[in-house]
Amino acid sequence: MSLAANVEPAPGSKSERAYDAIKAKIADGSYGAGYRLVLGRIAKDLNVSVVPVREAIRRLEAEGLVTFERNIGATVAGIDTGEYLHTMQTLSIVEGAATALSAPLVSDADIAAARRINEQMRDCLDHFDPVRFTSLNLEFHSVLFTHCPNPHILDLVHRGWDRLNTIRASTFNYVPGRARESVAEHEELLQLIESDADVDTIERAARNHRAATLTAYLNHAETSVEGA
Amino acid sequence: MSLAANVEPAPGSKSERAYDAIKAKIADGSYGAGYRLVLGRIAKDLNVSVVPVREAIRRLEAEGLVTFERNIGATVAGIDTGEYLHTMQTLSIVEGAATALSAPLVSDADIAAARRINEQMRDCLDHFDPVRFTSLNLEFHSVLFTHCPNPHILDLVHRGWDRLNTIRASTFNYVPGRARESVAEHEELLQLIESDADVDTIERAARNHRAATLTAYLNHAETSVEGA
DNA sequence: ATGTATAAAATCGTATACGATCAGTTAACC
DNA sequence: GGTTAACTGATCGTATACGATTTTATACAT
Repeated sequence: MSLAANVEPAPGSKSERAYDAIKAKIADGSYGAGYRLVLGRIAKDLNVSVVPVREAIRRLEAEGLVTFERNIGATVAGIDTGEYLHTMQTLSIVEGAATALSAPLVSDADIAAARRINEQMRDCLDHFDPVRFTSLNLEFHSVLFTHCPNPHILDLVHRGWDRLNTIRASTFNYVPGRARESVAEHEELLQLIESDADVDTIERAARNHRAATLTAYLNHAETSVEGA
Repeated sequence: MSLAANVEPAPGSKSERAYDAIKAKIADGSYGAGYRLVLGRIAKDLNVSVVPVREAIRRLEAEGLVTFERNIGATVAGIDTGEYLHTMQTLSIVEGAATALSAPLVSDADIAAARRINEQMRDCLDHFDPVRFTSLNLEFHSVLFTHCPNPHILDLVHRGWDRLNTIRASTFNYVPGRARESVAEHEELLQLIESDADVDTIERAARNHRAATLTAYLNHAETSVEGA
């Protein structure tokens, strides 16, 4: 056993670090839509060579966060309202399926935990803490996901959340008016699962829950931001 | 304009060629489950350096076709019955959604084309041509997909088909008993779309269509192959 | 014989280097 | 003056090289 273990937090590979760093910059808006990702430049910024940076960018391309052209390079993909709609719609479908598949495996303890999280979310409404609210929202749904017996669907859900968090932070804003309804719908969803409702009902409820969030965002975007 | 253009069929990047080559070998069984993908060896086989091979393998890892461990290497992922079930179930969900979303945009000409393809599939039953049948099957569904307004969902469907074709070819076999039912269900699906049935009905029909195929495969596997 | 420590081989991860390709610019030509 | 051709700079794509890490083989002690 090495004595010097864990002095580095979690270096991982340099490709991994590059991937995280670039994605973070896309998420926080440092690299906005259309930003040109130049291998050499990023490599210098991160003090690594171009090889791991290239690998990171190819991964981001596969996730649709950047567009890539041979011998041209990568640019941060622009996220317009339509793109946002497509992402949310996709997430609503896979999330609905994941929730329905998980429902039979959710225990009473899980329900209790989810309900506790939802109460904390309710608190966030009073103290106006949208950051914590968003974080708790993921936690809440995660409780319902973790028992999904299909790893592929679970993976799609995670990718969807990740993508949402990345693109939303750089373009869309929090919609306070929607949050209270969301908490209420969470409670309805828990009651459905508690009462062993059939999977179709649960799937529809979960899907509509997200679809309603989508609609709220779109209405908000239309009346305030107008475009990307 | 260059006179020497197109002497190479479609070189693309070497990473691309490596990716295609490795995936083909996984699909045809040359690289069976558990096969160790050694960078240097593959690079030598393909007459390229290790860098593009590494990139190809990382892409395959992202698609779940190989498992990868730091400083260890990549091995072809084993596909057991459960894995196959998960892939098919995921495909049934995204395909159902894609079909439902596309339905309102499918024209009479599309219906006619699909029906023509389905007739050819019926012919394949008589002449016993499973290879062509499988190919036509993809064509049939593609007609229903192409109008899907959500590119993300469409992408998931394509990935699902691709994955299915890759893993099934190397482990699972054609199930003749199922084919005739499949053709009949295609006709039912077309009639639903023709009659402008509501999207939920279409989604359910499309999903069940695939689920039935899944069940048939599993029964077949249980009674004949017994495991992977 | 078994377990452990050391040495060797194999393989991965990344830095560096260089050729290939493309966009933008300048110069030549009509 | 407008069009085309060659040039330049920037950037990507990949080969090669080397260090880091893991696995395997070997020797030794118990």
